[in-house]
Amino acid sequence: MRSEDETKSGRDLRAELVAAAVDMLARPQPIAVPSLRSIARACGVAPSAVYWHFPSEADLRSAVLDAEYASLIEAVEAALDAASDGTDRLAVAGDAYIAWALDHPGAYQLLFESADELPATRAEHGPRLQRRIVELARRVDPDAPFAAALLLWSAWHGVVSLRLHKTEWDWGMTAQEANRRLVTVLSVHRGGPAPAPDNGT
Amino acid sequence: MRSEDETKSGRDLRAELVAAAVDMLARPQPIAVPSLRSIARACGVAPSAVYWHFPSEADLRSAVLDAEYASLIEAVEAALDAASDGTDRLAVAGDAYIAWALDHPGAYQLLFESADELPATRAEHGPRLQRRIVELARRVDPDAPFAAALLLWSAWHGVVSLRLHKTEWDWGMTAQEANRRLVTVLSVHRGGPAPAPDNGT
DNA sequence: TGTACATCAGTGAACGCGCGTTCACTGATGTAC
DNA sequence: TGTACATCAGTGAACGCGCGTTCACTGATGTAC
Repeated sequence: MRSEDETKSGRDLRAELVAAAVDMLARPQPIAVPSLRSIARACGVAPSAVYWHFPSEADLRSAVLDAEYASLIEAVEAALDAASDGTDRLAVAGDAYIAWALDHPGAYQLLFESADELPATRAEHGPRLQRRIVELARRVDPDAPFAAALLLWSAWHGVVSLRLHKTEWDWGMTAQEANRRLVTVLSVHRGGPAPAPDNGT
Repeated sequence: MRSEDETKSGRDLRAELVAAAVDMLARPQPIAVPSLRSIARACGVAPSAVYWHFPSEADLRSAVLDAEYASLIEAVEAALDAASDGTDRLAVAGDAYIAWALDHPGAYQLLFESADELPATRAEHGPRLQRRIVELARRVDPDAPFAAALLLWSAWHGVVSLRLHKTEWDWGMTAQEANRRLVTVLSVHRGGPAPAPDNGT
């Protein structure tokens, strides 16, 4: 007889262990980030050498976050700068955002999928990033409603995030095609849910 | 004079360290999961006791993943079962999915935001989950095109995932309102991008 | 031009910690006869 | 009903590992005079 029915002995530690883990997962978790020692190793340098440049591992992590953040913003702005006048600026921004994310999986997770509580030094990052995203949206369309822009951004994030983590899945369309459909359908230009169907391709 | 210009001494270890970390973040990272020892501690039990129930920490993690996965599927199916006939089944499923995710942040990350390479034991999870998602989509609408269902799911994921990690942001609408707009606009019932505007609220 | 000294940017050993895993053990429970 | 023994489900000490951080040190470079 297996231990499938534990009613006689009372305790079912197996179930308790799983339940305890589930309990702990009620709170968001940080992503596992490269360690200070592994980074020093990659530079061929003693771990203690890091402390000449950063007061602590948290500050190094903060600098990395800064760099990734700047890289993403720059990628999107460069794409917008390079876009010719006729093109749909929203689609261009989406493509650039999506391409950067798919090219920098760990970085994208660090920016948008990590529960890291930011210490004082880098507390500015969150608001600064949101401000920048909104600036981007306004640059695309100065009259874009705030909430509509964030919803479109959420959808971009969803497309990118799922594809990063479920790489083996068949998605039925490319990320760029998904972007095109989202841009067409999630109108940033007016608050209402329905886009104008009369310019319909 | 500060160390701002390092050209004279050649090496700029600070920049090298950041670059090395950025390099490492080119690959997706796993989320930091509760440790075997912390789970045992939560159950008031010695770490070694876990090994009576799971061959290794990876198998415990796999069981936790199973439990969370089942919990999510059950939540969505229960919501669909409870829905009265007149309601939009797609909106109901979306609401349930979103509500579960917001209620189980760490679990949601584990399921959809972790780079964990699955060992043989739990290699089934990925495909099984996708199959189940598609089943859900078909249950909502048997004729739903595969790619359209996945795009809607991606958008749900985006709404939920961003809200989990940027909790302090002002989103301009609730997650449920976002769901309503996405369902209205991302038609699962036909392949085309434009929904029918004539049944408008 | 040469010597004395401060500074800068590193090394390397050591610390205490939590981790997953192992192993010999223990003690309660169940069964045989 | 009582004893002998196997099994089951745990303990607790120990292992080696990687981690962030500290500290005394070193050696090259730059400057004063």
